[in-house]
Amino acid sequence: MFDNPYSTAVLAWYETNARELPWRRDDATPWSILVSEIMLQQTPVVRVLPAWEAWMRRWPSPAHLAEEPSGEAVRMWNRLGYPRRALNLHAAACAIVERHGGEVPSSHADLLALPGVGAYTAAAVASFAFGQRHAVLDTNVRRVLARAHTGAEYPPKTQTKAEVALAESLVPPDAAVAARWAVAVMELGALVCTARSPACADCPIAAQCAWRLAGKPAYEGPPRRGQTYAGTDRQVRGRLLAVLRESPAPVPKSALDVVWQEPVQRERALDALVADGLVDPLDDGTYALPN
DNA sequence: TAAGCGTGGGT
DNA sequence: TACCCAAGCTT
Repeated sequence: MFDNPYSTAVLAWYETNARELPWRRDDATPWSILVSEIMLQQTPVVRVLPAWEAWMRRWPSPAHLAEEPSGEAVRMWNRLGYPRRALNLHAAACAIVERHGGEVPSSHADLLALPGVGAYTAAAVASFAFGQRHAVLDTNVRRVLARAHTGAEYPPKTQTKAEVALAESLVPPDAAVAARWAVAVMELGALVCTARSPACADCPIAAQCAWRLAGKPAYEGPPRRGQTYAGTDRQVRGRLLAVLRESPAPVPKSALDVVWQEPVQRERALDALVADGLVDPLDDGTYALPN
């Protein structure tokens, strides 16, 4: 039987506290919402906002993007990070044109089949763009449910079946309400139930929060992260791709060699970029963004 | 399943 | 200063 002890309070809170984001406006299209979701994967809202505006101005529909070289998407991506997302978005646009007549599909299964669209993004687009009933489980929701329902400060490192089952059990029966719940609980996690210093005083469900009621016990478990960036292949890849983004024409190898001293790591990073389709090695020995 | 994949701002 | 974290996906 459906029982969500938080939904009424969270929905009411959202009514007066939701941010006005452009992809939430009434004139947002499924395409503009899909673009926002891809951009927001591991990237903060404040950095996505200007990139999304520029992207939507240039490519207001999948067909507009699909007729351009994929390298233009990578260039336009600029410094948002994880540039394979730009490649995925271009490939998704092509697939939407070829398989769906240029219209972003509405079914979860069709969305999931698009490049760069996983379980979260498919559910988010189906919910936000098409008003469907899905469990939308992102990092914000996982944290809210861990605290409010499970009593832990942080969710497990990797998503568990128990989390999915819990999230599904909380989805309101009515589709329109479910879609509202999805965006509302995400927003609560983004604005109030934050990772670092949650604003429990402003939380509409503080009275029912298992973690707070337990006295906010500290997180117990393995170290949550540790990924350093300096000196990694990721940093080298970033520098190599930055050279290509900023050059309107193909560049000689020498222009890439200057970004990293150590040749073994540099070549490994470049080879990986080529393998990923982010860099195109031309016949004359120069390098460019892909076509 | 866990590791790899960018970048920049906050603490 | 060094982390930590941000609407994940892929292999």
